[in-house]
Amino acid sequence: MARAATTADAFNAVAEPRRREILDLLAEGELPVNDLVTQLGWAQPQVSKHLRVLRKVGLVDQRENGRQRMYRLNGRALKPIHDWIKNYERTWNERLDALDELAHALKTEE
Amino acid sequence: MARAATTADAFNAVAEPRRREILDLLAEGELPVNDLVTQLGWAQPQVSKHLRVLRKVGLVDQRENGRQRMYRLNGRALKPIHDWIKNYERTWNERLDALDELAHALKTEE
DNA sequence: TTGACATATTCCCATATGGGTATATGTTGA
DNA sequence: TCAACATATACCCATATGGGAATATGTCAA
Repeated sequence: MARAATTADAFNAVAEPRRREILDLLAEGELPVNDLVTQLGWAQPQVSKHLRVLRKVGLVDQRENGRQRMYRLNGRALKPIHDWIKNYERTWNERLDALDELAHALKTEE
Repeated sequence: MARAATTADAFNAVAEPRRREILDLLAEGELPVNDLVTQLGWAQPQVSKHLRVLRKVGLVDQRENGRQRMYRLNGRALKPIHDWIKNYERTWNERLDALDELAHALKTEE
């Protein structure tokens, strides 16, 4: 087996920095592909391809508007990532780190 | 160019579900490789290889203990992910969603 | 010193990636 | 109907993946 598909889930889709850039732009509002192309300064096919991945994992929604395709962020698809990482928040909180270490010390003492 | 290396950053390292499993186990405390192998039920080389990736992006720290290598979580390396995703929290918060839509409606009205 | 133990590394392979470039599809206005 | 426009898809390629299996490296205990 090879690496999981980028379209496997939000985790994989978002691992690509360029796709995060797209999401960051869309976070400010709906945009047609061409605006993304302009603002990002990439080749149009690249943008379309990344959008396709984002679409497949439900991170963006598409709406037709004449010859334009309007893309909109669907941040809800990011929730699984947030939910997972939330449990680690305390890890980089120095105060709680100290507590953890104390707990660890007490635990290994027995 | 191909896909970014899994060792490129925490985003890529954590995109692999199995590596998240490892981190979840280590979140409860330091463990030697063999305990991970047992608890996960995978082949030992696979565990070692995933640990190597996690080490390279700084998600785990290693300590030698006789013939054992003790692995410990370094959650701080997850902070960049948390920081990025935090800005999207409001997206799945229904109440704020409504506010966003209102703002959007007002904006497009002009 | 030797053998068992703990872990890491190497090799092989099928697979999908993301960029580049060219082209297809679909839409609009004249 | 046709040309310009907006977007998507197809093709080619170098690359690294993750699993499986075999093996190397390092450490301890007798």
